[in-house]
Amino acid sequence: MGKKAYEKEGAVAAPRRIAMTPAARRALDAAGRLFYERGIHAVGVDLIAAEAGVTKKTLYDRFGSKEQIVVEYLAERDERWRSFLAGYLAAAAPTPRARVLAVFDASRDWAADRSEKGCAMVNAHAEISDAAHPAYPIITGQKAWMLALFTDLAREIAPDRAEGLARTLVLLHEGGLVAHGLHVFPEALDQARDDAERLLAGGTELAGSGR
Amino acid sequence: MGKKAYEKEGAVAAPRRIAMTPAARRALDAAGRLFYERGIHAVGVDLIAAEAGVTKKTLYDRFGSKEQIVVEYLAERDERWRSFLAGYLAAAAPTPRARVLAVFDASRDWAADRSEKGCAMVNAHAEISDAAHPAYPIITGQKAWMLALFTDLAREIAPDRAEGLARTLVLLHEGGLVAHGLHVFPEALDQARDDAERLLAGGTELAGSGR
DNA sequence: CCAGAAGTAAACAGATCGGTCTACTCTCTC
DNA sequence: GAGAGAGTAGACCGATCTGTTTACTTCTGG
Repeated sequence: MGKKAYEKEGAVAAPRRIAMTPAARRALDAAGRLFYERGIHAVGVDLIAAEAGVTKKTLYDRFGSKEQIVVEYLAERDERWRSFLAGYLAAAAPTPRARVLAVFDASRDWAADRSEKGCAMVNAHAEISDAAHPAYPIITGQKAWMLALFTDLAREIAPDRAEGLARTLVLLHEGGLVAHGLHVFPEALDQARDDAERLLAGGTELAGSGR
Repeated sequence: MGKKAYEKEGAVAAPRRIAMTPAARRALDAAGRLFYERGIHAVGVDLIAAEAGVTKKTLYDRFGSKEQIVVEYLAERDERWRSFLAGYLAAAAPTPRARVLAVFDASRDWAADRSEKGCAMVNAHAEISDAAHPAYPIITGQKAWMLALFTDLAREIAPDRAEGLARTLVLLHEGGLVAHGLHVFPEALDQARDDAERLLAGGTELAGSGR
């Protein structure tokens, strides 16, 4: 059996296409914040430059196009999430159940201060129609990777029904992110974590203690 | 006790602000399709006019602004979803369990040919940052209404843990829509429905038969 | 028969979009 | 000390954006 998904190396394709000079760093930070908060199409390159304290020429010298800034934004966010998650997985008890719950813990903490508007990949997908867009594989890649991660963990818990278990975990996880981002109810990711815990406990009823 | 959420009258505020002349109808249909497929900010009024076979003057005579077209698009989609869902609820066996599953059935059928890119409200939310935007209450209103619907049904199933049960159902439902829209795995809403079924069956393990 | 509503066709306006370009400065490093 | 790389400042380009306007047509109800 090969490596686990979460042990494999990070994101999609090339590690870093852009020379991250200080100005490029500030620009990408500003772009990321603006893209996430206001949406990709709603943010112009002039605004990014102004917010970053950088000229448009520098922007285009470093990134070449707005599309490339978008790609870097999503690729970097993807990398950071995987790295953030890896820390939680490493710190968790070495049982598959604890590791599954560590994913939900990571999401809760990540969402609390970096994902107030829901999943950046889901939100970007809403604005990117063309499957040929260079950012597309980053978006779908992260979701596929999360499913693979849950599947690996589920296989250690119940090999005979790993796929179904993993898919249920994906539903709870994505549902938690949406409910969090749209403020459907408070602490949605705690709810998702508790549901996952009851799910893994098995036998007992799933939605036991009304949170 | 008052009426059930799904028995209450439809959407938010005024029933219809716009005189739906034939040209306005074509325009709103075209706008809805384009907004959903390509994103709101990516679609200009010239494109809407061209696709609808309508002049820009007519667009502005009827709707007054692009923002208002967006509002009408979301309000109408919300109304149609609630009406679509009401049909499934009316056709379902009069037990709360059957009604919950009817919601997932409705979502599966709705998503199959009208929601290939996920929930329109979630996608619109990704593009609308300002909570003061007139479309905002439509988006959050639909999510709150769905939670209320699940809560009403959950109360008939298990009054002592209705809130937790309803929230779990929301997670599965929203998760199913996201997984469907991003093609995380096939037939995500069937998975969500089956998970809901196992959840309502209680006692047994949730992710039993790996779908 | 005619008034008004609904529509077409197309030019127009000002702002903003993504992107380019020139000219100059600063700071390293060989 | 010369050249290269990274940066600022800001003008500029054509395209596109939302929105407006003028002039004319077509249909319908009293």
